[in-house]
Amino acid sequence: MLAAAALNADIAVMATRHDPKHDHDVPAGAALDAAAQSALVGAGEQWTPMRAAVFSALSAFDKPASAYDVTDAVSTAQGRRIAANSVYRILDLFVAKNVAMRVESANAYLANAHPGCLHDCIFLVCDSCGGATHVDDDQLSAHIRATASATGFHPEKPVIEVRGRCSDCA
Amino acid sequence: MLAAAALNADIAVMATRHDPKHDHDVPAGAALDAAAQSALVGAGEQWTPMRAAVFSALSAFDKPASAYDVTDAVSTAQGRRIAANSVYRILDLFVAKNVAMRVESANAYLANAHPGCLHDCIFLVCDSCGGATHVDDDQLSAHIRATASATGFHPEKPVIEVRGRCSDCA
DNA sequence: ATGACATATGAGATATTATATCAATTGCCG
DNA sequence: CGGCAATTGATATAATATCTCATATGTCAT
Repeated sequence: MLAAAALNADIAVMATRHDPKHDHDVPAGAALDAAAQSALVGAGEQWTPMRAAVFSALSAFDKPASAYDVTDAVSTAQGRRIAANSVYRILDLFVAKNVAMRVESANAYLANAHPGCLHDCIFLVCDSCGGATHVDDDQLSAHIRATASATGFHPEKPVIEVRGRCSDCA
Repeated sequence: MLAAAALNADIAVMATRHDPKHDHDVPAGAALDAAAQSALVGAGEQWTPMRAAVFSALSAFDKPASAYDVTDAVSTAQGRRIAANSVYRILDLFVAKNVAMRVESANAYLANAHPGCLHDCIFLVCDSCGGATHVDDDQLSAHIRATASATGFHPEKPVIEVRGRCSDCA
């Protein structure tokens, strides 16, 4: 089962969306793989067949996928059983290098459509279909960091997610 | 082990803190239990010995505690093994009734020091000591809800957490 | 090319977090 | 006190995540 897609997971095609000020072209398929590859290699990491397979499987999902969802997808694609821990390692690496993102409140992962650019991102997670919309609002995240800093806290990574219902499931 | 307190969990006394505009007295111990009880009863729920024990155990932690941490604490307090699922049920109820809060990025729970009042709360979670500071900023959370609504999404429950280092661990 | 070394992956076990099912008990209220 | 609803217990199992150590692969200097 798709993680977090607890309920009627049928009506779920939610494109990753960015705010209006922030519109470059959204690469998909091979182009997205290439973008991810160049981001990883640029960060001094290897782009191995396994990593390519994991990224490709992850980016084929149209909603956040659990590590085990990805494991199953890669296993199917390769015709052999892949170990979950390998997938976890790779997903962790992807998240660290900003090639994928983790939706904390869903224990799930999403491919990053813009591996190049760096934001504190906001996810709108639908409790009905399990889809997630990605929004950036640098002003908002700056405010959150500032609020945290004002207390003497040193913010590293804001987790900003909104649970609710998407417009299709409303 | 205390969940999410992966590292040096020694220096960890972080009082739950609220924003300056929002300072009533923070009940503790028996007074907090009573506040929780009246909140639950006010919501039409029972205040059973088991629920009292779970709340008491939860509020004794000075940092977010996992459901199993709470289970262990209650088990010790009662001198008998308590089932984890009972604790989960009660914690879920507490969260639903705003008597406790869940820190999503830590899979852990905190007693709510102000069961009466309702906010979209913000947690500052220290990756070093595992402590969490609770902050409210209604203006900020309103902004987040507005941002979500602007895309056609129907926000139910914002999850706003900041991972980083607290001032003690900096 | 090839060997050496660092990095990555596989295999398997295990830990941690969470839910499902159904029976037994307890609390509430007439 | 009896009956019913709500709660808790017991047990199993699912879902998520990490650890260890062996094997394999990629990189780079020769």
